[in-house]
Amino acid sequence: MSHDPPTFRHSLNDAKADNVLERLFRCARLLNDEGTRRVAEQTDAPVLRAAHMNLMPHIDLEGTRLTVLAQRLGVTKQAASQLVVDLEKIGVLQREPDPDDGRAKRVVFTDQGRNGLLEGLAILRGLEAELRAEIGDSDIDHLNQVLVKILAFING
Amino acid sequence: MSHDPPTFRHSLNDAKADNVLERLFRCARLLNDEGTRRVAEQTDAPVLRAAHMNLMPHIDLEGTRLTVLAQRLGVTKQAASQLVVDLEKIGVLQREPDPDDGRAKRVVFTDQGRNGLLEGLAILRGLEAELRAEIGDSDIDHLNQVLVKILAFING
DNA sequence: GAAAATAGTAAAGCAAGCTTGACTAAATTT
DNA sequence: AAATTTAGTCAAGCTTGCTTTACTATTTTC
Repeated sequence: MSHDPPTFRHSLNDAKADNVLERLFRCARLLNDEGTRRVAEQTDAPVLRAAHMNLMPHIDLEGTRLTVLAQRLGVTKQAASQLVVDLEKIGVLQREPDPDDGRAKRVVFTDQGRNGLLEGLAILRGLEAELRAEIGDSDIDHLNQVLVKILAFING
Repeated sequence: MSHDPPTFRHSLNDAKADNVLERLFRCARLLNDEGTRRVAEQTDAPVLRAAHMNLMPHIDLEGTRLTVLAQRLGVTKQAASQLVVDLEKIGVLQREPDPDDGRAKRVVFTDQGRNGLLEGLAILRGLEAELRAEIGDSDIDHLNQVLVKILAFING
């Protein structure tokens, strides 16, 4: 299994969260479900699983060494390598030699991979647009501001 | 692996989400991490993994049949059963005969299990209290209202 | 009351997502 | 230039979280 940490989306019955955090978790989960559903629907992107998706945000634009990826993911080089191999096979990533170090390689997005990612983000923005149309700009903007504050608190 | 659906928390670099949904996902994830960290710290609860946690919110107060649990989880009875066995072993759940059907059993929380869950929720409320102290009641209340609207939209 | 459906259990198997251990090649240290 | 460290690969093995197949014990249907 993926050794995921436990997730805390519990009231005694899931359906009606009754405090802010549960509601936040539930909301994020449902929107994420909807987003990934749409991505899966539009792009007939194949075998991308959670582990692969988790890898991608750790790849910098200039490319990132495998060892660094592994560190960022908190797994061994071998584990990270396997994911990169998968993504390489379907043309999302490629490895190129690191000009600064003959032992090392840089993992970078292919154009196709980057475009796929941007497409996914566009779908996400589409979902946001629907939300704005339904809920109203002012509420969404306010939500955004509060989230910024919360993130600042968590990181600070 | 756990066959988790992919998760969509991507900008090209994870650290700075730049739209509401990404921010929402990131926020939920970080708060969930912190919540589970605290739960793990306080209660020396043992081997509870994500699969077990996911099971719990589907158990009704009157008890729930295994088949129903399996349906709600979208897995086979055997898969659900294994989780229940685990939770039974550590005293969180128990099976009792279903009075209405001699074949069936009802999966219910033990007192210990229910208390543990309530304790977890209390920790979550503690985290919310900290957030309120830091961010301010009005923002958190507003956040809550917007989340309610969003959930209504998703479900409606 | 015999036949079919349903609730649950038991056991084996499989893929995902890791790990550990053993290795090569290039870089760094001494 | 020899010794050590570092970047990455290869292969085998483990646990988790499922599945499929096979079974027993009740209940429902006819």
